[in-house]
Amino acid sequence: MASGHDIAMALRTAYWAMHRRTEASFGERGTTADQFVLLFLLAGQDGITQQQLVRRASSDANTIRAMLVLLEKRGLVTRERHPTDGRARSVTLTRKGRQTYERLWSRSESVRERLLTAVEPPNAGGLVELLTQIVRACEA
Amino acid sequence: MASGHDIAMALRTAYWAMHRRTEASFGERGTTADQFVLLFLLAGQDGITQQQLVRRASSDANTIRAMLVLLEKRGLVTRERHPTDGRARSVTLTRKGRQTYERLWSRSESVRERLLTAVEPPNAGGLVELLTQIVRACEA
DNA sequence: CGATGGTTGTACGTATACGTACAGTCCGAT
DNA sequence: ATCGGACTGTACGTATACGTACAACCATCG
Repeated sequence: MASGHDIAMALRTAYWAMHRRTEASFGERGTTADQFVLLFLLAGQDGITQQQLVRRASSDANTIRAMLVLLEKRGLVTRERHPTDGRARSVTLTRKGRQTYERLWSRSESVRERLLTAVEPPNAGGLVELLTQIVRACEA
Repeated sequence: MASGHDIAMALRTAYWAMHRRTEASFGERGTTADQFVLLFLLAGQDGITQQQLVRRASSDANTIRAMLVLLEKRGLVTRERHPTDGRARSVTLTRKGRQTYERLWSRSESVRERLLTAVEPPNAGGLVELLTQIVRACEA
């Protein structure tokens, strides 16, 4: 019978296995799997604030800032003052950033396929649901 | 319908939610959730080599070494030359290390309960199985 | 033997996660 | 009108993940 500890260790192992496989799929060293998550979020909505990225990436304001600074240095994103809220910054993908995102999305397609076939597509919905329940339970 | 990308994001979010909740459960700042994994493995088997810890913690030799150095500085583990293999090091929990481990295990009990009840116990085995499949698929 | 290749651990650098402290800005209450 | 609290982002420090390079040691083969 699986215990809470078994779930914890399995979750940890699976996350890092996926993370390593994702970075390996990129082939190039420039962009990390975590940066890719930001590029994905930015590709879905331009002009988003750093705070929104923090929430959507389930990360931390300091971490997000540090990552954006690095991405900005490489010319993949711009961080401009927010038009109405003087405190906030509005983050946007540059053309180069979007190209990088699209290349990495394409290269990591095999990882998403691995994930899906590993769980057998009919189970995918159930797995996502269970993981979501875990998030709710941990944040409550 | 859940896609490979949905699985990836759910897995990432769930892992970090659990990680944060675990550190929060410890209450004290001294020991991290990742160090706790090492203490758990050492509590199960004394005199283990660093390489074995690398495999069982699904981590990296450099990371494990750095963590053990910190734990050794705090007097929680000892790292002695392996009796038969001159290359290896034999890592053992000190009495203080075992006490720390037991205290943290007790404090994190609520996290394991959260995980178990979040997925409803009958689903726990299936979840662990799916996560294990993901590991296999990513490492293949 | 001696050479070779694999294993264990070390050293150093970069990126991420996150805690604490702080400056600038916004907004509601008095 | 301005005061005070809340919010956004910044600065700095520590721990972890991991890549590359390297030293020490072991095992095997010729």
